Amino acid sequence: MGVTAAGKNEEKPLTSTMEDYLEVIYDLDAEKKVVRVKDIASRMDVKMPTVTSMLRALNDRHLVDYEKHEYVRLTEEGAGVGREMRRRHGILFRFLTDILKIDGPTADGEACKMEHTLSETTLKSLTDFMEFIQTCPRTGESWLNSFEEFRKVGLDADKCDICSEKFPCWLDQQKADTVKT
Amino acid sequence: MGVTAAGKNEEKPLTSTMEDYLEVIYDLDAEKKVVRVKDIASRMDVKMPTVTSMLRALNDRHLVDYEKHEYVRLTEEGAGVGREMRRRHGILFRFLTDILKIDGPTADGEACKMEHTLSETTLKSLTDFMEFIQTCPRTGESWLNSFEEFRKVGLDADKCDICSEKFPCWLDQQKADTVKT
DNA sequence: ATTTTATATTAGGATAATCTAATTAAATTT
DNA sequence: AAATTTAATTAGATTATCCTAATATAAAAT
Repeated sequence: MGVTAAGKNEEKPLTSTMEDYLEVIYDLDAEKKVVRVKDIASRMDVKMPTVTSMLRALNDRHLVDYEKHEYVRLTEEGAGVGREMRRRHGILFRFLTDILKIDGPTADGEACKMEHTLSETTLKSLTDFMEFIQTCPRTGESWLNSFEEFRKVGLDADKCDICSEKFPCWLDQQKADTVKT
Repeated sequence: MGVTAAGKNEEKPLTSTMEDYLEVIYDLDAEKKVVRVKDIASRMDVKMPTVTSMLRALNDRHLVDYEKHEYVRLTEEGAGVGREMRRRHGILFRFLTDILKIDGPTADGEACKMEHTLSETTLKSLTDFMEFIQTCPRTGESWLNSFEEFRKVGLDADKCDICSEKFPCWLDQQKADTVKT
């Protein structure tokens, strides 16, 4: 007791909206020379007054240094949050595009929403899974490509180039099994 | 003009909180004889007055039939939403547990959050992907099990039972390539 | 150095979802 | 049937996020 929420930082968890703003600011900071209210507003798809009040809130929590009419700068902590959101976004985006073969813009939108809700555990699992697919000799690029084919026509082992070329031995065994059954 | 939002149903999209309530009510309806405020509150982890006001809102939108002090019943439309949420939840839960090997309770929580944010497109893609893994001769159960091993020790082709047993021909070729490079 | 334009801030409200405390209604017990 | 317990509702606030309209400041153009 007493330690819980004295004068320290991060008393309450950030809202996901706040995380969104920090991510956007983090991105703008990397892209542009200065970060301005107008640009945050357009990225977040909100009006400028909304940004102003959010900046005040973020300033109170020491996530940005903000004084009115001056450019916005992230604090160490704020930048940390922004970077973390970027990282998560990246993982999810790659999963959606590289694995699930979702188109870029759609994937970007979905990643935005998921990046707040997924736990570190799940994210780690997803990362491992992607690495596994890329590392395991049974899958990798070729297998992933055949997924696209699968989505169009359904899986037909006889027509699966990759399988019949690279795994003739096993495929033959499969066929035998199928016939037996 | 005029057609847009006259006296018809679904003028505004439902909030994800509303979707959550409908899903919970849908579940309770299937589990219990009657659906009561108290149970909704406990499932949603909110207090009863919150439920009461939400029920009023859902009633106004014709998603539930609700009159005070009476049991709650879903309308056709409300049940549809609940069922849809269940369906999404199921897909995501299976992905998290069967594929990513996340533990049940965690998976359940994550699925709850994701079910609102993912588009139908992504969900479809995910379903296809799961089917692909289960159908493709190169993956399936055994491959999925080896993912768990991979998560613990990293991938070591020499130690990968499944690979070395079922794909000796190709694995050997891989090794040769590796040596060459 | 004025004027104009672009950018940002205040002021004041709205909505969605939640809470606590107090009250009422329904169900159960005695 | 009266008393008690459980369940549900009202009343009244709070927090987070957003808005519009009006105003102020800063930057650019004349």
